[in-house]
Amino acid sequence: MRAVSNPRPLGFDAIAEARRQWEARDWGAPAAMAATTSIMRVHQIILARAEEALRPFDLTFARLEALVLLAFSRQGALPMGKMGSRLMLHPTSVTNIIDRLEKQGLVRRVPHPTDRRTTLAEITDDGRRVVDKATEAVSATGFGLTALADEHLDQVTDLLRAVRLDAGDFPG
Amino acid sequence: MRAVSNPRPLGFDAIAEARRQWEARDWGAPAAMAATTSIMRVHQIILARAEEALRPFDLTFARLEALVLLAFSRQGALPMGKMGSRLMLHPTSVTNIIDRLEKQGLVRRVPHPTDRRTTLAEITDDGRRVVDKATEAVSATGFGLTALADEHLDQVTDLLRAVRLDAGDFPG
DNA sequence: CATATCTCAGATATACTGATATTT
DNA sequence: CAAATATCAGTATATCTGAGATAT
Repeated sequence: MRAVSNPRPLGFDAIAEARRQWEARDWGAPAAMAATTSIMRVHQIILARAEEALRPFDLTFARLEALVLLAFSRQGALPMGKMGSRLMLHPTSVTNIIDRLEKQGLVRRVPHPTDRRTTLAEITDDGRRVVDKATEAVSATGFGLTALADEHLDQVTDLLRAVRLDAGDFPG
Repeated sequence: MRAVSNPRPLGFDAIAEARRQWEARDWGAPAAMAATTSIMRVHQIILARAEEALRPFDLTFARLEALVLLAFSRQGALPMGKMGSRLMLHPTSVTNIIDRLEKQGLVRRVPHPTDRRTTLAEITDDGRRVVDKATEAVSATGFGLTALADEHLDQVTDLLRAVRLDAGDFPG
């Protein structure tokens, strides 16, 4: 999914206004609704900034995430299924993303040494060069979050960790 | 599987781990990276929960948002362009969403009374019935955010308001 | 003529379902 | 045979670009 840019400010806080109407109709969970809408919108803002910074590299955010995961792995290679579970991607999406990265020469498919069902995706030297420059470009934008000091960014991360924990992302 | 020299806990906080590696590589803005990844993941969790609750209504979250916006409007109708700026949607996405809602009989297109360039999308009686039941169904899931008390949900909303403000969503 | 509003055609990105071949 | 892994075909949603028709 791509994000859209906002040509003009709205003139008021649409989320605060929606919350007022939501409460007036007694639709339930207004605080969760407001938080949800805020997360949706900030997600859109971050993606728009990041994808803009990534355009010169012909990378999407999803493909960069896959590349970063491989760069962080000990061997520079991971089973595609494992990439899917780490990145919360559907198996067919992993196939698709690796297809694309392989065509770009940033990744190559390698047979698993012992399990012949499994295919490893391995980052290439070119991939390592690109991931360095691309992450630098995205970091330079501050992920669209420069309005928040590190202390506040950490508060966001800490608060949302409880949601991820509850969803079963990892055992506490 | 090979014998592992560096056993990792089966489940661990992948975001905390990514942050450690990000810092080790000096890639910059680690707090923003961690917050970004957290927001991306929670966005995914919320969407999955909501769309599951909406499946019986044959609605996506995007279509429900459009329907809610119309239900909240004073006349039950809005120019499509205005819907796009409120919902941060591309004009062609608005066309697409209204097409679908119109086929479902939840919305109808009506000409603008004075500006003949403009088309209004108007919620139907059926649309009002559906939006009530669908929002109830989504509210009942707590938007996947039941791990957070209202106080913490409001903290998230407040923190993210600064990001939206900075992105020009509304004048402070 | 310049601008605004909506629509359409074509392309891309991602996800999902269901089916399949191979291997364990 | 049952389960796991990756892939493929087809479909759906949402986005973008670029173009065009109509109206202000």
